[in-house]
Formats: sequence, structure tokens, C-alpha cells
Amino acid sequence: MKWLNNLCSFYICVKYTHLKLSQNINLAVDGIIFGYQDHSLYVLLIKQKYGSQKGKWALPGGFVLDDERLIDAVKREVKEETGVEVQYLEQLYTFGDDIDRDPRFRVVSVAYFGTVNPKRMVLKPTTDALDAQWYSIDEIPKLAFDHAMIIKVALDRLRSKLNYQPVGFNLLDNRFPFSDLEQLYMTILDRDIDRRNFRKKILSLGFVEETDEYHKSGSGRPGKLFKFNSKKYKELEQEGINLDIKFA
Amino acid sequence: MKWLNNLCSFYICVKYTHLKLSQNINLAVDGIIFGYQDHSLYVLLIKQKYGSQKGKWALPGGFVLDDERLIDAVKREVKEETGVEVQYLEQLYTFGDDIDRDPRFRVVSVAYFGTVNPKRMVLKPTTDALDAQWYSIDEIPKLAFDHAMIIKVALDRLRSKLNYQPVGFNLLDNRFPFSDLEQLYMTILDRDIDRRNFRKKILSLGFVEETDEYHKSGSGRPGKLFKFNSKKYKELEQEGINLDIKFA
DNA sequence: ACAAAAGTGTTAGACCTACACCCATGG
DNA sequence: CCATGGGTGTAGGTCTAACACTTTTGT
Repeated sequence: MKWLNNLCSFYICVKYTHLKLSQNINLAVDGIIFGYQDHSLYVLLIKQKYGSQKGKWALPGGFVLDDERLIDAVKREVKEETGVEVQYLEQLYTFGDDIDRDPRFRVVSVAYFGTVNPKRMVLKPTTDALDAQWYSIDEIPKLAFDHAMIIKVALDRLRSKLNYQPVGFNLLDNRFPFSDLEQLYMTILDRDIDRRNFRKKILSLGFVEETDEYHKSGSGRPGKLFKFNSKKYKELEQEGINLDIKFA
Repeated sequence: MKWLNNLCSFYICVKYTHLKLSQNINLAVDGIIFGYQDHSLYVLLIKQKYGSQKGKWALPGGFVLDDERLIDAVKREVKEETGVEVQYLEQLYTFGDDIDRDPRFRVVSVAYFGTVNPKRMVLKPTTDALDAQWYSIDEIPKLAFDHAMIIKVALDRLRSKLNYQPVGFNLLDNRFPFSDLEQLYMTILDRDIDRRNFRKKILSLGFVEETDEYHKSGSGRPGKLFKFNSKKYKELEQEGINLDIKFA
């Protein structure tokens, strides 16, 4: 490995001669796609069709094409394998330290997590005959590779996002009763919320707005429908909503 | 690219025949190493010795070896190129969308950011004859590749870390006057802090403790030296220190 | 005695939390 | 009329922000 010691000279050598660096690492992406419906949070999984992990469920994902941006690779793979078109994706973490699995075929995978709203949760049949399904996060089956751990990391990230960013735009329908937002937060955080305080806090932040429409519920008093104010939402996404340490 | 459509079958094919996937992407790591001294925050840079970026400064980094964990690759490269041994590193982001630079030699780079304390900031001569130097973040020269942007992302991350984790253990010396911590926070946040409130808040969190020793300052009243309580520090690192949204 | 840095408390206001009853609808 | 979910206000306590003078040392 002596010849690799000096990154720069080696890099240039490769760059200028167009040699392939003899590195045996392959780059993949995985998508952790969350959906929310009926008080439950779901993750999108596919069934492995071949190989040692055959029959096991796994996250959708695959290898990155040479001329493809990472995020586009995720979108493509998720679409191909499940039919779901994801709007919002954000980079989660790069997993690549499982060097013992098969040293001759190491895979480093950049995980992205994303959210889709209920309308986009429809699974379309794809040319790839893989089985694809939404699983409630409480009922995830045994997964291939280290995907169970990856989902845990994604969930932690989603939970902590609630504390410093508005969340929901990509998980709820266009118009929604306020209780849906409550339920969403309670589901993700897995604890109870005081309805009055929650409503006060969210409305005071201004990224959710009343509309004139009403929700026809099965029973009980119909509630107003709300919508996200996407301008304000994006503002708060950048600024953060928990600016609590205001030293100075 | 049709043959790549089905990730799983292709993956298995490769896995079982030990073919090299004909993917032309190379995996590198970059290290954004911060150091703090005399009221300034510094970043560790190396000078490119060869190639189109010759003479430009850049972040230390290089290609990942096949059987090497990502974080170890960063430690190795930083050590080789600058002589600095980094203790604390955390994954920052994976940059890999610069697909136009040279499509025949795409590099995807996993960036780690880290911190070292003043004693470890000494640059040792290395076998690699690269120039290496600490630059104050206010005086960073024009950098190679997209490294200026990467440093910006790292700085943003460091800034936001102050809000939810204790910071300083890896940036300050073992014993330090309280004003050093103040200065560190002010430097990173780039704004003034109320000394009384800051001291109250930090001490109430309990990750910093008084010692019996005193600082011999050049002038002015000598101050007590403080130290980090590493048990409490690690606890708070995990729990977070800004649990402000306490719905429920 | 003066310059330089360290050390220290209080108060007003903002914000958060806890808490319970009435309302509108469908069956 | 009852079951179901929607809608609303206040008071007490906690936390935060603003703010300035005294102490210790070296010169």
C-alpha cells in the first residue's frame, strides 16, 4: 500500500492517465422512506429476490451510476423497485464499515431518508418483480444486512428533527384536520401531547394555517382543515424553530 | 444501463462471481480538522503539490483502502499528510455530486470533521513532502475543488452543535480558565456572550468543574482553572442539552 | 494608583405547563 | 340523547435576559 501513501501524486497520476484506481469498493444508496397514515408511521421495504439474503426484506436501494447524482440514484431506485415517487429526501449517513462481510466486494452505501404523503404511498407494479410493501415501524420484519440499524438511525433523526424544524409537509395530505398533525407528532415521538399547548405552539410559529374548509369526520364534531404555509415552512426549515440558547 | 435496472439480481451476480462491478466511482475521505488557540478557530490545510490544482490549498484526505473503515482512513490520511493525530472525528456529509468535473474519474468523498486540542496542533514533518498549515477560519485561502464549501458546512455543523451538545473537550487544554471557554464559544458563534449568564448556564449543566489550581495570567486577577467532567460530558453528549420542546 | 481580567446577584418579563369544560355532529 | 372528536383560556411557576460594580493581581 506504499504507493497509496501520497494521495496527491497518486490522484494526479490517475487523473491524467485515466487509469481506474484499483480500489475495490462499490458505491450504493439506500432509501429510508417514511409514510404516515391512520396514526401509524410506515417504512417502505422490498423483498430480496435472490442471494444469501433471499426472501428477507430490505430497504430499497442500489448502485449509483457513474454520471448520476446520489440523490437521483435514490429516487431512481425507489421508483424502480416500488413505484413510489419521493419528493423530499435528505442525506442521512454513509454506512461503509462492514468490511468483514465480503472483503472482495465491499459496498459503501449512502443512506437518504425521505417522506411521502398518503397520496404518494400507492405501490405500483414495476417491471422488477420484487415484492414491495409498507411496514408499520412497530412491525418491521427481520431485515437483510444492517438495514434494521439504518432504520433506527433514520427514526432517531426524524424524531430529533421535530425539535428544530417544522415537520409534516411531506407526510400529511394537502389539507388536514389539526388532529392529524397532533397524531403525527405523537406517533413519531411515541408519547402523549397536550392538545391545547401543542395547538398554541404550532399556530404561533405560523407554518400551519386555517382554511375555510371542514373535515367530514365519521363521528364527532367536524374540524376545520388546515394547510401548511410553505413560504413560512421553508423559512423555519432554514432558521430552525428551537432557538432557545440565546446567549448574549 | 438496462442491465443495472434490477439491483438485486445484479448485486448477487457480482457477489457470487466476484466480478468487479464496472462502476467508475472512487471513494475518498476528507478531514476538516478544527483547532482553537488564542481566540481564533483554525482549520488544518495541506498544499497540493501536483496537478491542475497544484499550489492550491486543500483539506487533508485521500482514498479509502479496501479493508479500512472510513474513519480510520481519515485518521491515517491526516496523520500522513500533516503529522496531526486526531482523537475526535464525526461524519459530516458525503459529497459526490460534482459529476461534471471529470466523468471518467468521479470521486465521491465522505467528509469527517474533527477537533484537536492545542497540544496536538503541532505539525510534524512527514515523509510526504506536502506543506501543511493551520489557517484561521477568517483567513482561508482559495481552496482546491469544493473544499471551501465543505468547510462552510463543517462550520455550520460545529455552530449548531453548540446548541445541543457540550463542546470544548477536544478543543481546549486539560485545564483552562473559564474565559477560554467563553472565548471559544464567542469565536465559534461569532457573537458576544454575557459572561455572567454564560457561566451560570454552563456550570449548572455540570460538565465543567472547578479545580483548585489558578491560572497565572500575564495581567489582571488570576482565574481558577476548570476541567471537563468527562463522565457528565459524555452523558450530555448523548442526551442533548437543549431539551426545550417538552410537549406533553 | 491604575490597568487588566475575574468574580458575582437580582429583578422583570417571557415562556411553559398543567389543567377541564363546552360544542357540533352523526347515529 | 349519547358517543365521538373539536375547540378553547388562565394562573402559577420556571427560566431567561438584562444589567454594573467589586476583587485580585502585575506594573
